[in-house]
Amino acid sequence: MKPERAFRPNRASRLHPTLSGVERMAARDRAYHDLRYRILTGRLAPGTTLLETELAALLSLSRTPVREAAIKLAEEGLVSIRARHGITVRELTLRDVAEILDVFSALEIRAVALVARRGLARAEHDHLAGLLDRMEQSTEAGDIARWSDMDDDFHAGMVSLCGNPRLLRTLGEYWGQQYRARMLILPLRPSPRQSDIEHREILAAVGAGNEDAARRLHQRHRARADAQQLALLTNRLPPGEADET
Amino acid sequence: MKPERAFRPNRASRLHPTLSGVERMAARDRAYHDLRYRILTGRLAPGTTLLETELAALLSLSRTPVREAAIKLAEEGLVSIRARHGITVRELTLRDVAEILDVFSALEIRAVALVARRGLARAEHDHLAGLLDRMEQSTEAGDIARWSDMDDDFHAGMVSLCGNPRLLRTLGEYWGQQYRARMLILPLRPSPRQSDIEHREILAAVGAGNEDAARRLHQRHRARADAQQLALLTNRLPPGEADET
DNA sequence: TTTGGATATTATGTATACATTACGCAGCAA
DNA sequence: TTGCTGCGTAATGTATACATAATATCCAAA
Repeated sequence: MKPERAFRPNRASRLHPTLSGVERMAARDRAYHDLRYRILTGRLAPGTTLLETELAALLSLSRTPVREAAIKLAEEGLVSIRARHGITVRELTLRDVAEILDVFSALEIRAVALVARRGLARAEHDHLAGLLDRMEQSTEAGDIARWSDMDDDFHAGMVSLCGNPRLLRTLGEYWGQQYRARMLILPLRPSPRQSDIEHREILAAVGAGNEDAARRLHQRHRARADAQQLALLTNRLPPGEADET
Repeated sequence: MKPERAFRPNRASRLHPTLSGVERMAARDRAYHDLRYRILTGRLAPGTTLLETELAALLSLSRTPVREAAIKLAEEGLVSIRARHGITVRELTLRDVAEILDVFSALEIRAVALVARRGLARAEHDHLAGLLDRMEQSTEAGDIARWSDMDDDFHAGMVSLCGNPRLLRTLGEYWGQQYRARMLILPLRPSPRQSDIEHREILAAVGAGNEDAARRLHQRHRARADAQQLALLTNRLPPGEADET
């Protein structure tokens, strides 16, 4: 696939790169981003099953690029390919979300620690601090949707400074996997005052170059936020079976 | 690709699944495992560039499955695909290894913490303890190659119990990426007494179900071992340029 | 001799053709 | 009615054909 930037600057382009720039794109990439976008936004509902041929017709392409896109989506866990049964949009189970958050948080904590080690430039710090200002305003105003968007930008903006492209790439993959769950609980979320406080603490530790504090604070933040998210999802998602290892 | 097990029980099958069982495999998977094996073991040297057509001829397949395999290898970072210039086996730079180890260790630490939370069955504990016994014997005997193999088995065996298939999958990907560097320093390694000690401590903490201790101990272990590995690789690998973010 | 431009070559990206194989259904028997 | 066997169908996996686009070379001119 194209050597695309791992974690793009704003949420819209993380969701669908083509929506920002109207550059010419290879068919395979178009297929990939198109399908991913439709899945993440629910335009292709979980459980939907399509054959390669049907997908190709849907996107006005031949099977080859569609197939390659489907393989990539399957590797990312967004669809499952069952030979001769078509390509099915995966439904997230509670267990899936727990698994995803486990990986995602481990990576994000490491990324934040790296940023702390590396240190923040003035402009970087100001940008992040500005986001926090606006998030606190949104909290006051009770605008949870706006807050959530900026929360996403804050996390993405922070980790994007870690200087490890591979880490960013993998993080981006898991971001896609948890996106639908995140959207699902958006209207259910209580006031994010506690998150606002923790974000300030994290930014302070990172800004001070205190790697160990940043790691501990972010770990606490994620543990709390992830537990809350899972709690909100309980009984709103199928549980998912335990696997036998 | 096939729904293969993320982190296989022994090193040989992690390196090349087909070497163990002689099951019939799809052409795409054959191509993938074949190429990956050749790259990891150096049979395809870094810098080697081949065209899709040449790879297809090499493996007696058509371009389609070879191409899909190459795309997957590129996503894993083992090769780079430059349009019209062929598929090049990537050379690891010091920077690459540092990036890889950063991600790998973050994931492994999380996995070990999960195992501690979950607890060890008697048989699992005994298996891992048995490995440590034999590793210590190898240390005494100065058989570093044998020690290294079992070290790998110990780490893989430990994380395979974490109960998170996604984590294992991603871990396996990064394992492949760092494999060549690991082999490179094998003959240079000093006596791994310190690792032996730390392994015992980690296993004890995990066995006791002490998640926090396990996390801390494993973090310390990886930090030390990774730093040592990087030190041994300095001046033996090209540095790699800093990226501008 | 060097530079610029045009053309030819060729590798990839995409489309399509073909072969294989697994699944479901029908029909028969218990 | 239920279960088993065999065959037909159709979706995938693989091969190949074709179009596109980029590079390199060659020739000419300065």
